[in-house]
Amino acid sequence: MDEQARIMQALGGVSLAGHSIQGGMALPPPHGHDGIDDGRKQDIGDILHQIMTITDQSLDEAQAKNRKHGLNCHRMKPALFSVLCEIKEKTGLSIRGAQEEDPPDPQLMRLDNMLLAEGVSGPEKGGGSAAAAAAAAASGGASDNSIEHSDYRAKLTQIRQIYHTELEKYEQACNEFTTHVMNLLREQSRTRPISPKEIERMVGIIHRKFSSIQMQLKQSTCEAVMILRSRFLDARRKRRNFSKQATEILNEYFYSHLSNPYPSEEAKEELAKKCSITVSQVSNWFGNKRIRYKKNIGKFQEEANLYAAKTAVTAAHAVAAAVQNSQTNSPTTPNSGFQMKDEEFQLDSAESKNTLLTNMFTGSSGSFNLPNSGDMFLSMQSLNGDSYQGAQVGANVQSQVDTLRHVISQTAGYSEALGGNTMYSPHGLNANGGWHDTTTPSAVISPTEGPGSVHSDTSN
DNA sequence: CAGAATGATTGACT
DNA sequence: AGTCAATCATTCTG
Repeated sequence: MDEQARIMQALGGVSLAGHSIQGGMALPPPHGHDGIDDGRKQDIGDILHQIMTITDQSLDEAQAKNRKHGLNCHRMKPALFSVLCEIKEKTGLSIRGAQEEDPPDPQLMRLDNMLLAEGVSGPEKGGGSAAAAAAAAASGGASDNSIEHSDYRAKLTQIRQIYHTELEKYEQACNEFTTHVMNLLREQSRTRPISPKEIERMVGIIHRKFSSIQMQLKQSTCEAVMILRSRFLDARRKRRNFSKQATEILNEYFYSHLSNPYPSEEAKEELAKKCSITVSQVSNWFGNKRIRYKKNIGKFQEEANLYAAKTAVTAAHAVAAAVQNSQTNSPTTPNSGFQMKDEEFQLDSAESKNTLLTNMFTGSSGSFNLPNSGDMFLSMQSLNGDSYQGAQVGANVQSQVDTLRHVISQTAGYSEALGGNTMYSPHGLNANGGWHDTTTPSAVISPTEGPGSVHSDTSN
């Protein structure tokens, strides 16, 4: 069956204002009255044939206009037009009204949000996206990862450009196609009934189709960004050792707070700032350091000595300076206070400080004997709690005292005995190897240290 | 290039 | 939430 016949059959059986077009041309008429009907059928057959072939011809034939005009002026055209109107009314239109615009696709919204968050869509951010900032934070070094940072930004910009170019292309293609279809439909509306609503609907279909293509673009862009991110932000993959300076600062803190190497949040922040790394990197470093130190104290002994000696020198200077300061300044100056909460343990005067220092170095104090040099320190800590007043000097002295204590123990008896049997044992470390557990006091724990007197360097 | 060192991650624990 | 311990992955070093 040819195309035209099929159309005719499709039209078959539809009543038309009392007429009945049945069976099309290929089918014999149901009733015998051929005479007049034959002429009409021939006409309809002609016009349908022309309609069916007009699209093929119109593209390459010069006289297309004439033919179209001829078609439009065909004497049977109004009849056919009304038939089509009736058919439409009875079939398609009722269905079409049902479907309205669908709600926004959550998947699309997700993609849009993500692209916006990554800085791919939306306004261009001057200093790079939030992701880039996160990259900087994650990989720590402010200076040493700037290359990767810019590399990341460059790649992201590249993705962004590709995305926008493609998106523009899609939009352009969509618009062109929509215009084309609309023109086509408008033209066709002269031969068949096409309501504006239908055109609108068709446009909607086209837009949906294109937006699904857009979604694919968005999806692949998201994937590209994710891959880029994972490649650049996976700190493990892009691990960089901290700068020597940073390691030095961290080690200095660690060994000068060996009794309680748990920096407070503020201390961590300060260390992070000093080392140009993040707070979490500081935490990581201390976590690793504590574990590794504890696991193999012997191995770290040399390092500990080095830093202790180093800090001791600065400590001595600092304390001397503080002493000088307290002598020249009014005793009521807040910074000069080295006050313990415990009334009986006030070391507010320069004399006290000097005595303390002297005692520490000579080990001549009654309660401060060298082999147990940790005792006094721990006692001080337990008494002092976190009640230092005049944070600056107090904090300095606190850590310096810690270091000094180390040096004292070194000079007093530290030999080549590495491997856990050293004179200088990490006073904070208990029998279990923990810094925190005070329930099983080791030999260095002073009898004066009360229960629950957890060392609190965190007051720094 | 192997092994050590080191920064980060993960899961369990408190 | 902070820590420990084990582990991974990368970088450094001899």
